[in-house]
Amino acid sequence: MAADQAVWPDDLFADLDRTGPVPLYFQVSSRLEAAIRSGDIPPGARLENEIAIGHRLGLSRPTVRRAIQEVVDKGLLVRRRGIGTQVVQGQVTRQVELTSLYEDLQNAQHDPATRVLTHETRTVPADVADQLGVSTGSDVLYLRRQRSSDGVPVALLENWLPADFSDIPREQLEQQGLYQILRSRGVAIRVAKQRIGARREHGDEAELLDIERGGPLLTMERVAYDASGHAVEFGRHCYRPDMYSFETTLVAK
Amino acid sequence: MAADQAVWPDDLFADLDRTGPVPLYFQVSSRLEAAIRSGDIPPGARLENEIAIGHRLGLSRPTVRRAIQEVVDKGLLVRRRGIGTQVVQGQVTRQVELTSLYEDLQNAQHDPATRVLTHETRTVPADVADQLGVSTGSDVLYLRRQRSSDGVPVALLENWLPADFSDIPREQLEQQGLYQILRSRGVAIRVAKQRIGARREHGDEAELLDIERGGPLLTMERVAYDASGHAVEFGRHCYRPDMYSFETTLVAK
DNA sequence: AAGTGGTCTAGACCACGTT
DNA sequence: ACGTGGTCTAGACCACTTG
Repeated sequence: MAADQAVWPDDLFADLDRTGPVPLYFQVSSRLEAAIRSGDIPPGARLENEIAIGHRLGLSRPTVRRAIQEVVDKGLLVRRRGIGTQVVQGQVTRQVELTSLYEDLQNAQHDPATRVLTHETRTVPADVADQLGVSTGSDVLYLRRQRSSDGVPVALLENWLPADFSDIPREQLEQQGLYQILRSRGVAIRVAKQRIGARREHGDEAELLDIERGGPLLTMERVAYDASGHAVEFGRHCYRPDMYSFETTLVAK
Repeated sequence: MAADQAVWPDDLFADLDRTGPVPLYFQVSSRLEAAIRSGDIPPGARLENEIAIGHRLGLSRPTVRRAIQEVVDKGLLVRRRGIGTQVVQGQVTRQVELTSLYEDLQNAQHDPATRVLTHETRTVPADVADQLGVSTGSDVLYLRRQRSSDGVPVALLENWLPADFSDIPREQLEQQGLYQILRSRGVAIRVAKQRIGARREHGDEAELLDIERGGPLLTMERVAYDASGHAVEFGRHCYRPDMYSFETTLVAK
């Protein structure tokens, strides 16, 4: 039974910072995740039981449980009652997260660039007013941007924001992702609802994305909400399907 | 301050079943979710604080927290330290869940139908062997199905499964979703990794989906894992983009 | 029978945002 | 100063799986 024995690289989990602001469960879960992604804890390996781990780390069982649960929710671990906790088989991939495309590309170590095609205040279209929860006929900021990665156009981004954001300068939009800009203004996105689909290219999209006329596009519509639950942004994006796709890990509750 | 006063329709949360197998946190969270989706607790409404709710329901604070957290994770509630818990603004939509398309369509109260185009044992293709984690050259069950909703073709589904499942009868595949069949055989899908993209139609897809030749398709590739972390199924699906799209709610952690 | 995760309790202290 | 959620503890009992 040595092969599937419980595994726990203990030097990795020796020094917990009890004074700093980082929660203990988070310290444990992030190191655990790193150990799995790096292969230090291999696919199929069994973890020790929760109480033993807690004893080893000097933590209570609820804290250990929470740390493990975080990693389970990312799809890297599987729990079974009466059995134990195991690393999933198969290569690990990254989670779809609540970030903008710009940050996605940055994280993937590409060189993102943005060209602002349109930046103006407009009367809100009826369908957008509905999504944003603003009254019909009010003014909103309309953006249309072309996003490239390593010099290749990847996406066309249309966004509508409440008029409070009309002072976002065009130059900043060329340098940063929209969500980065919003965060720097103290607006944190907490919830977003998005719909992913496909359609045929039309208008000037083929030219701007450097694809064949009438070719397929991957599309995404998104409404983003801040911490108070108010809609902050509505976006209607389209992506070159040979350059971008959406990855998700789903976990049964 | 009467307008945004804390709200809690107390008759909805009076009778908790402490004897049955349904966890208390789940009883509370599911009623809470229903109350929000139905509008009984309106958008923007503030909940009582956790201790008060616990006292009202005769529950400890961790149990109440867990119930609320479930609803937060679905994107229906937003928590702010020092402030409280509020219902998000904006209309609520359903979550992308770990179900098959067949069940999605059933839930949406359509009439799904399946035509099995291919049902045979094949040598596994190299790329699929990689995804499924089976050795190259081994046999797998290959399925190709056409899925319709209310008589209109919606999707073409290609699936590869380990040879243990070769005895799944063709007739059952016409009547049930694949995940339903797997569940009835004691295989529960716990984790799935999927990639959503788009491409141009090719081959016989235009005919089978009743779309224009060369038109756009929404695509999804998925590897599904069971409770022990082993890959159970690899799927490569394509959807008529005018009939299907993927909705997701993202919540910042 | 033994071991595992799943649930639940009744407290505690802290960080944060408002008043 | 006060009230909120965020974290953490140290137990308890139960359900499920395996030997």
